[in-house]
Amino acid sequence: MKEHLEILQGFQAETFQQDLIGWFTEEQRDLPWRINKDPYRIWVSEIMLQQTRVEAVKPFYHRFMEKFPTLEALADAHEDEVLKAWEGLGYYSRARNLHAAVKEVKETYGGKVPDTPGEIGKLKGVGPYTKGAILSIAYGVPEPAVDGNVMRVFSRILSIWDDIAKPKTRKLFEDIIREVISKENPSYFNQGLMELGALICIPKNPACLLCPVRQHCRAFHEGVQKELPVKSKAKDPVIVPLAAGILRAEDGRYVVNKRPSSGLLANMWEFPNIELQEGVSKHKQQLSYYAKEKFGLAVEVDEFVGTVQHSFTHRTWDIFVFRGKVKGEVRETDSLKLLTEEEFAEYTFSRSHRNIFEQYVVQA
DNA sequence: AACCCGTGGAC
DNA sequence: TGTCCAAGGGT
Repeated sequence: MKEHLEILQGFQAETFQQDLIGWFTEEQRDLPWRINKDPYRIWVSEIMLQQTRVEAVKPFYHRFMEKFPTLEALADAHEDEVLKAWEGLGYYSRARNLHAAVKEVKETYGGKVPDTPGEIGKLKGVGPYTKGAILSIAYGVPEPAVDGNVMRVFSRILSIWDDIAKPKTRKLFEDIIREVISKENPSYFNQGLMELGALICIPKNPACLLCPVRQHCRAFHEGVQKELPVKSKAKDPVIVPLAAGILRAEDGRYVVNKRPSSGLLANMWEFPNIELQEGVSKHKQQLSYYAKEKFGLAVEVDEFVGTVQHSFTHRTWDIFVFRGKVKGEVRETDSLKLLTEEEFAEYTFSRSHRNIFEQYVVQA
């Protein structure tokens, strides 16, 4: 046994597996991606569930599977359609990567999701966690699927005090899971760990008295379950002030532009906006100047109508919203459109700009 | 390794 | 109200 796995001395892997799998068999939630083992359905669910709660995923998953019931259907769809189905779910590169990977599977693997770590791990958007999840759940391959739940649960089970925010720590847990995973039922083993982390072994105030594996848990026996896992704090988000314009052409339609194809909210539509320079308060002039420079629009900015705040994990937008008029004709391009109010439904906006629309266009 | 990439719910 | 954070991956 490798030296860093000495922590497994005395750990009763077989009875742990039985207790965990027995519990999961009885107590697992009915979830829409558990109705069968279709690798495509499992795959879509795993991508949607990345950093996203089950309850948030459910409605998106239903709509997505109705629109793209098979791998073939998704592969044949246009990217705009896929992105639209993802609107509001966040982390939009997941949708683009999934779409590209599904096309790859259709072309290279004849539409069958690969069942080997080497092949499936090469697909866009499929990292070490998702690889193990699909292999174990859809194909019964005993690969680790180490997510935040698994690290939290096993930090407590084995009383491991490594910082789970460090990339290196995930590798340690992968090595551990490789040693203790059930070879007979890796699907229920992996899912059981995640389900336990979601329902019982939760971050704060874990329900140890309901836990099916508490007799295996060192943190519980030592009374330190609330101290684990160790997780270093993320940086504070930066506050970014923006001025955004609800700009109407002479025919009454609204100006929207498409964001760049990389970076934050890539390819999403938005109201024209500019990052305000620190210490400068002439928001109207900055917005007007920007519209002229960036889009060649002669804009007359009228009234300030309010603010919209939107927080990401790593930054916060303070958006100052203005109304304005565009003088003269507007040349539409691939990244600059004039929309009627009805046409907003067909375009993909991030939550923040969809909020501006709902708040200051629809209700106005 | 460290940083970027969304959103909404729980407390 | 602020804080944390959820079935991570790409670069």
